[in-house]
Amino acid sequence: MADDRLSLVFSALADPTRRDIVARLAAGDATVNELAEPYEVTVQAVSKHIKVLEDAGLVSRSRDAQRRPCHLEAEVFDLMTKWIERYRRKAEDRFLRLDALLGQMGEQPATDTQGKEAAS
Amino acid sequence: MADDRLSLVFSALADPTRRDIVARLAAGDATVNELAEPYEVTVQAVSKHIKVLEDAGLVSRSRDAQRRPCHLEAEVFDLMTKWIERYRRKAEDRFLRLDALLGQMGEQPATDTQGKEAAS
DNA sequence: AAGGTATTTAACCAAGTGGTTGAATATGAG
DNA sequence: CTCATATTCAACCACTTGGTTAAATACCTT
Repeated sequence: MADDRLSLVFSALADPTRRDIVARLAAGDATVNELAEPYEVTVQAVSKHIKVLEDAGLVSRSRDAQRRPCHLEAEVFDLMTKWIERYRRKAEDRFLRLDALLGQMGEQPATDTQGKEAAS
Repeated sequence: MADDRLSLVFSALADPTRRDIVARLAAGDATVNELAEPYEVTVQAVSKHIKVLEDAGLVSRSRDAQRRPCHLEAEVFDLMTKWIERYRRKAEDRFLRLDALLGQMGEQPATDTQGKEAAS
């Protein structure tokens, strides 16, 4: 239902096992078997996890004999960071403007404009 | 299955409708009905989406008569950014070291070390 | 008290997910 | 060719998810 890139990336990272795999790949490339070793689940399950990461563009793979080494694609992180920063900045700007507004109002009567800003 | 905070946050943002809601809340607080208006789904469905965002700590709510205004909690973004930056930095450092290594090797015979760096 | 608006809860359904086991494929080693 | 290793595919299962409709709750207005 959500097959756009950002959805795939967030969805992929919503699973702690997959985040752990990403964390380990950040330290260096690894094969499916190597990645599967620390977990109690079957290697097939880990293979599926890797496929999810691959579909999201977080991981790429090469061929080394029977092995399929996994490599972390760092650029995809930029996609997330960009999205996150965009709205965080908006929210913070709004917060700062509100803050300034409250500062202004401190020097005035301040009547019916309460209740909404009290939340922050 | 994944009830830690980061999983909840990533999972919440994996849905495009919920990301859209976050985007709109970044511009200002809004009620459930206001948020539901642009979509074709029922207001109950949107109410569920908001609950997911709330459980993830991305949204907080207050009370205004019958209304329950939603407010974007920007701090949670830091949690994500921290996680992302941590592993992106690791991956980039590793990439830079590889780059330096390849630079060194450029002054030497350079035999079987090709094919891996071509991807970047 | 009665009615209207805003929101949530409950029960249900189709589709998706993470796991399993068992069989298939791909490649290197004898 | 045969065997072992590495990985994937297929079928299945329990559970979750995003949606629905119908009913309940919360609060204001008259």
